[in-house]
Amino acid sequence: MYPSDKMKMAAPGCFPGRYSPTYRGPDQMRRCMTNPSGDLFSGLNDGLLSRAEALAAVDMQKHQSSHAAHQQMTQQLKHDVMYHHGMGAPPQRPLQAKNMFQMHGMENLDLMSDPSSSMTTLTPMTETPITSSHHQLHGSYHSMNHMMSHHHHGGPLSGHTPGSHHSAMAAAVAAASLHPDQDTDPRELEAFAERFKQRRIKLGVTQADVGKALANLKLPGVGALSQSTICRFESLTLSHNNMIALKPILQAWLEEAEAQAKNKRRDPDAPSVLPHGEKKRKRTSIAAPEKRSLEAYFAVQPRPSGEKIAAIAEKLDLKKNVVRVWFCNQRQKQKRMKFAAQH
DNA sequence: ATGCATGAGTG
DNA sequence: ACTCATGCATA
Repeated sequence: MYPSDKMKMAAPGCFPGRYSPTYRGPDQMRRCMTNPSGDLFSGLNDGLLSRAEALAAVDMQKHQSSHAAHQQMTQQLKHDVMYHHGMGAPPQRPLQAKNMFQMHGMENLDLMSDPSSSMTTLTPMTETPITSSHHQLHGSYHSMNHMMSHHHHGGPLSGHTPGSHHSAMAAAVAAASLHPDQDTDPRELEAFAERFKQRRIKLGVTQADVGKALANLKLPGVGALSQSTICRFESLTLSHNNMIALKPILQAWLEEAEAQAKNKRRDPDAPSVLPHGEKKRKRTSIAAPEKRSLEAYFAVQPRPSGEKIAAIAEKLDLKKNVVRVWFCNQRQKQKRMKFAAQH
């Protein structure tokens, strides 16, 4: 069972029954139905591959994702040794839905005790213009608004909040998870994401700012997030579960930020010690032709066996690991809200 | 905004 | 080995 499965089913007080059946994914199902004889893929020889590739390549120009595969192969990939790289910042991944309320200690880069400072020391605003209309939020949002409206200064991004406040916010976050229907509804998520983005921009805060500011909220188990994740939340390019898990947190931040925005204040101080350079990771780039081939393969078999991956890798002259990861990422991509939830 | 990558957790 | 949540690097 995967972590998220636990959350879906057990949801120990966190997100009771908020798992939408529609999202009950293809692969979870797939995993149940084994493919004894094997494989529509073991016979994937060069000829077949080429044909599939050609066909899929053509087909691909019409519509992106194809759901050609329904079965899973016997897994036989060997463990590949991934290359590592020295990173400057400590890895943070505390927001897995399952342990959101279980973790405690958090590292937090406190370079955002003041809004003004943060704005001058961090990434400049590079947001695209807001487009759509306002959406209305109900329920948990209002109740939380009430709970948190009595707040103080420190700037939208500040984390200097008294303990009593924290519990209030924690309660708010918890309360927000009390309305599964509403929080699980893709439409509600979409509406919130849109509203979140608009109000964030109105506050003059970048996606990166929000990510770092989250650590300052000091909610149990909630650390900082990257610009990437905030961006993905706003654009609904996260899994349904991920969206649901992040919503209450971002909602809490938004309320806090807006509350503090009201009691305007000024504060000049602001150190910003940005990290020093370690060896930077180099990003592999798969050329267009190879990418097209991969997509073609994927259309035929989204879950190729280790051997198939090796074969594909060799044919395309790519590292096996690169191919494997590509397929993993492609599968994840299929599950993103935008494509998974049809609305 | 998004592509390729890592690591934790699971089986 | 896989899924899932996330992130660095980059287009």
